[in-house]
Amino acid sequence: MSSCETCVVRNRAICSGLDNKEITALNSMGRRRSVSAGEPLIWEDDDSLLVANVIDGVLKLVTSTEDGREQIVGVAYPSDFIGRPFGQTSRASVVALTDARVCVFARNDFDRFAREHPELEHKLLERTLSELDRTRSWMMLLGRKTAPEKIATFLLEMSERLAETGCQPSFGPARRFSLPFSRQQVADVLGLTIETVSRQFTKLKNDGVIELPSRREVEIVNRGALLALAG
Amino acid sequence: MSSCETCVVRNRAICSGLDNKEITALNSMGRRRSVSAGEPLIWEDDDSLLVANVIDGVLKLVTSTEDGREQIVGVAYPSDFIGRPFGQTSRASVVALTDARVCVFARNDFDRFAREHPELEHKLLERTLSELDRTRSWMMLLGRKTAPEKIATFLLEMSERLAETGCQPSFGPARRFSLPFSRQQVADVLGLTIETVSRQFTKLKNDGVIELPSRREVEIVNRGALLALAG
DNA sequence: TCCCCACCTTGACGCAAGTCAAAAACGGGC
DNA sequence: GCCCGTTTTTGACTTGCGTCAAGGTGGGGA
Repeated sequence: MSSCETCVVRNRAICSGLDNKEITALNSMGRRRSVSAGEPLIWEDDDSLLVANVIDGVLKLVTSTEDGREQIVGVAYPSDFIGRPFGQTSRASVVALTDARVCVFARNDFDRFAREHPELEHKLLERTLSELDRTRSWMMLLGRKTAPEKIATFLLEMSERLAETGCQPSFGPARRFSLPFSRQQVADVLGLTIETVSRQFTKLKNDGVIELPSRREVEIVNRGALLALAG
Repeated sequence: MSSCETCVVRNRAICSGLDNKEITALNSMGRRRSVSAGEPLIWEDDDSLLVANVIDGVLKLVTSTEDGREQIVGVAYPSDFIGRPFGQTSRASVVALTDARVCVFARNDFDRFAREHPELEHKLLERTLSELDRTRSWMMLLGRKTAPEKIATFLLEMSERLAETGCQPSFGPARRFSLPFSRQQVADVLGLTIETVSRQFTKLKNDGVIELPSRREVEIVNRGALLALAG
């Protein structure tokens, strides 16, 4: 594992706030790992029992029914924490959407270290509370919003989330971005089918609300219209 | 505020693990409050900024759109923690479903106390992680399950959650229980309409899977069938 | 450069769940 | 025990989204 000192998420991930000695200790417990797009990091009901920080790339958290239906229940971006410390084994698989680099720890090691470092547990708590907030607003979307509302909300969220990681150091949401999702994956986030997603994208393009320069690229032409549609 | 020593959730809520001195300090910051069924404790985007422990009763966490659609995004039972410490104001209202008693704290006071007591923060972290797990499995339900699957899953979850609080000290899920939800509220939990909920209940009754002795009472006659339907 | 294959789009059609409307059943209060 | 308002159930009809089935299309590899 290369040194945390050069880590790009050192000051944003839960490791921020640890002093050099602590970072060294944590460093010695973990290791870096690369995951290619499409490759799983954790299987549903896995017993490999690991947790991780995302350094680079985007990963999906997904649950599936026996008959193959999938629902993406979370998306992890750089500096996000992955896995289920303390007790339970995670009920969701983690799969890389893009090529990604993560910093992984055995869950037991991490649990012990965390319990000895309240500052780290506090960071993890704040993160978990935020994730719970985000997840709850996604429940509203899944349970009560129509397909057009879902798509508009999704595009707005993407333009905000991807701006933080984006190349340009500009503030505010990105006007143009590259989706880390295929159409099927967008469907799995929104609780729709791929056909419905495709039709809604086409409709927004025809209405002049967005441009679709390529399969993965999106440009928001009329943000006001999207906001109105998102409800 | 009556003493924590007699509190029925003293050993289950996040206060468990605090010693007598700490409990006394926490005690002096909070106060007990009764909330009648239907009465709100926290408004959406509230600035009253409070957090609470549930002592008794059941409360719903709900978000709504401008045009009046509602989605219940969480349910709080005795010993559960309510509210959003550290920073953000909560995006959801909290409303009592049954008459309830809670132990409330000003958020600032609670935040300060929590940061000084890692054991309490740890308890809160474990609770928040569990709630996130539960919320994520509910996303799968909202996004990918059919109405019959949703109803079956809901009834099974109710029979487990309400068993813990139930009068009889029996173990395992309750065979018969009293729903803390109206039909409309069941619909708001499952992302359905009241009519669909009613029709599915009637169908399960006609199929001999459940009995409905009164509006709020449910008796599970054939748990196996429910498990199969839940998917 | 071109070919291939996975991914995406488009169209026709069906159905699960929503909507609208009215009747029925409950249960709290007198 | 009997009202009366509220909640629930039931029925008839509609519709948004899913399903099924053909085409397109773009980008990576030979």
